[in-house]
Amino acid sequence: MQKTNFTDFPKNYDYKSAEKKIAEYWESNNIYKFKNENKECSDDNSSGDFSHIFSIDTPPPYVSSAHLHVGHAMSYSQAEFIIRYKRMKGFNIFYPMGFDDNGLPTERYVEKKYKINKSKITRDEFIDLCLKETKIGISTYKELWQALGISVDWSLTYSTIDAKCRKTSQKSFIELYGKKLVERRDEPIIWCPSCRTSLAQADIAIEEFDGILFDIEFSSSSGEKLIISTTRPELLGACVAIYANPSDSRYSHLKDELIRIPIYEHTVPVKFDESVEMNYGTGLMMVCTWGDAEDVKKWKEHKLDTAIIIEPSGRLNEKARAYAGLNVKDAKKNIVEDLKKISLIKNEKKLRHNVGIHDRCSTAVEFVQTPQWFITILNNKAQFIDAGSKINWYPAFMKTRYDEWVQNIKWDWNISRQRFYGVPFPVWYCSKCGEPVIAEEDELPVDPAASKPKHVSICRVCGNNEFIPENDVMDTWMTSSLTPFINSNWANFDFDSHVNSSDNTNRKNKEIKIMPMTLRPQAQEIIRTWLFYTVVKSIYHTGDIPFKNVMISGWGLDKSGKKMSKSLGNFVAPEEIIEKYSADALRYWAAKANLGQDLRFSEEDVANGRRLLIKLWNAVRFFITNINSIKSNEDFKPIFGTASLDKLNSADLSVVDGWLLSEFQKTLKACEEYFESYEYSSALRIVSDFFYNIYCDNYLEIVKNIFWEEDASFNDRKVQSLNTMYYVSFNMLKLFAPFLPFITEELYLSFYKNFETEESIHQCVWPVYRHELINESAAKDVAVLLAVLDLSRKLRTNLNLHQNHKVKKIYVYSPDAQLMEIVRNFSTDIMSACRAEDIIISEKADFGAGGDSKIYISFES
RNA sequence: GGGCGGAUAGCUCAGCCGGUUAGAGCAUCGGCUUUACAAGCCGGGGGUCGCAGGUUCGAACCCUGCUCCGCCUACCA
Repeated sequence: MQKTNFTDFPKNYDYKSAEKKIAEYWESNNIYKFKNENKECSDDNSSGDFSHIFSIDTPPPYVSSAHLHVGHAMSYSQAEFIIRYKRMKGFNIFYPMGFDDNGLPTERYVEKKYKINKSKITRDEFIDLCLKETKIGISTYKELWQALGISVDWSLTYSTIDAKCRKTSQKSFIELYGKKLVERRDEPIIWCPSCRTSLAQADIAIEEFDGILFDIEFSSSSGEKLIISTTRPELLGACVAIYANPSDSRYSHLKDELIRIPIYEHTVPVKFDESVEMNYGTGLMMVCTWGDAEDVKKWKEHKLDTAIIIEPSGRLNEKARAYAGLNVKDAKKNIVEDLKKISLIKNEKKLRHNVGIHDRCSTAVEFVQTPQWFITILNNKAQFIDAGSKINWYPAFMKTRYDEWVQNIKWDWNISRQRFYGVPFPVWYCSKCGEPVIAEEDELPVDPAASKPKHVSICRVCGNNEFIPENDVMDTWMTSSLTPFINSNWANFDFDSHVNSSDNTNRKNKEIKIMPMTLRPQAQEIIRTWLFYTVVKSIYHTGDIPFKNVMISGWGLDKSGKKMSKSLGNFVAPEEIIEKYSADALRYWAAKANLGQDLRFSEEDVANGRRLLIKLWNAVRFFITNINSIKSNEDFKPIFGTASLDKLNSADLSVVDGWLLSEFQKTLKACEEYFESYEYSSALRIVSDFFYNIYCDNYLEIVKNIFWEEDASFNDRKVQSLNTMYYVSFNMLKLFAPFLPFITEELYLSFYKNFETEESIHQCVWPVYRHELINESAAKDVAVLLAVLDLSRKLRTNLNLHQNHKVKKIYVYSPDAQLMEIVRNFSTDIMSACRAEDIIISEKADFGAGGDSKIYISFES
């Protein structure tokens, strides 16, 4: 089906209709489908190739798409550049999209959107709203990613609330319980008074606040006045000890004394600990039930009394007496006033101090004590650090963040959340003695609130036959930390009994052998959560790392350099940019920053992307429409198609063609090296430079006038050039394809596919570097031609001649005989490039680049 | 407090395992429209490479210290 009449090739690239059409083409032709070994091969000729799998542990974004902006488009595009490259390198790509919809982010989003909170609505109603928003979110995401050209296999989609994920998550819990890596403990935990749930350390951000350090007068049992500094006078009622440094001679005599607490009048012991800074305040420190992590630490180490004064609601309880019922802030205000009345506040000092806040709602967290499930972390830090160093980090410096985080963790991972929308614990408790009953794998996924234990009918401890469900849900990271397990169907989820998707072609009940996965792309702010927790799970379940490579993207910034965020309002909507400039142009912008670097949004850069598209279109159109410039010569047949062009040899071509092939090889090699090291930005730059400077500005300029020549004697030269252009333009489009998937596909489908076999340029094989095409002598010679061309352009500017004005004669001269020889050999090219009807070697040429010019030209018009 | 990243033309950035007059795009100025592209082409101007030292024949690049910006991390109550 070799078709050669391309004169009607469209003059303009209509990206709006083309991108839509192509996205549909990809979808309906399964271009990005993972070739699963279990799949019947009837729908295409692909068989499963498990030796070359490149699997991606895609970040499951939380599903409320209301926060999406071009920064997200940026980071997903950046990962996708690498993925498209790997696909063309021949890898069988496993690229799923997941949605992390269970958990607090979605709950908070629903609370805000419907102006409700979890105490004003039933659990079921709440979950229904969350599921509804989840559904909307997924479809919005999908629409945007498809418009952006993100090449995921949508049949691999999962949602962290679906049955498969619930089963995976619960199986993980059960297995860790069996390995004694998860246990229930009743101890102080970090608590968000606003979300009314316990949290893990990773959910806490530390923020600087302006506070006041109060110097409060206490008295010892022997009547001595003692000044103690604290930022939290509202916790006086919860004070359980006073601490001093053991080597602080000022206080050693207090060893056996009791200290009387102002207002509350109870007494507490004096304790000594190295950690107390003698120079801070008066060197005395008040320890309460639990004002901060330090209090918890001392409480644990020194087995202090417990005097809980803050309730989960964030209000003080009856222990606070006059301040009962007040929230922390009001209680502080009132107690300070009261202390002032009795003159016990001796000094106030403004203080910048760090307070832990819940990173989902910015509320200052407190400590409360209730039973929670914990995954052991602290005992195995060394293993996690070790795992981190077995992963390849791109960029490498991001690993520091992981190491520092792991080293600094202070708490085991609390996975209990007193919320509604999440994966339930597969756990019941004996209604009499509280002994937990853990579900078994064959009853998963299970909702303990809706069913009874399958394998246990009487409590093994007390013989009771009644069980109550665990009402907490698991931390959302408990599930998202399992993405490699979800992707590989580690839980052997049976899709046949849970049909919840119209497309199950890739969903087999068997486990897929893709662990450790090849690549984890993600954002830097979730190193301590998603990345760390995934490592934890993988080490615990498999003893191995969860993925071999991780790439960490930077942030999308607004024009002024601030991190873009929907809630701050400084965002740009990707849909609008795509509409205005095309998805390829947006992706072009996303490729401007190398991995890990922040990138400012710049509409100008997106516009530059669109310029590149237009120029690409026209450059290729020039080639295509000139195929017909070859006149009726019967024996002439241009050779097209990768198979035949691989034999292309510079010996059969003009020097200029040979030079172009040579330059392309260099570009290809560099481009490939950049891709291999995840430096996609440099990869795009080098291809663009080649396209603009070498292909358009020089090669096409030299060659284009040859195509106006009607004389049949130019046929050979035209054929050489056409073949060269086929090879170079097609392969160049392949290098552009990871960045600009739409226009490269459109050009492929409308032209190259006539001579090629693949359904899509994205399935075409990446160009193979051919060292034998490197031609340094052509490069040296063409440099002379380019010098003449450069002079011609400058001279035209000097003479106010337009670049296409045809001159009668061009005179060229050089005192260097070798140069003149090269000039003679290039006379056709010089005439073409310089728009001259004739070329004369003559000393009449007097225009040089100045200084030590070796070559001169002049015109005669 | 500790650490990481960045500071190069008006703007956004490349160059940084030392080596001829430091590059690109945008912006700016001048010129150019019949024959791929005016969402274009050609040409020009514009930088003592954050500051201060040091190593070297030679530093944007290596070393030391400092300043500013961003981020991560941290128990000074």
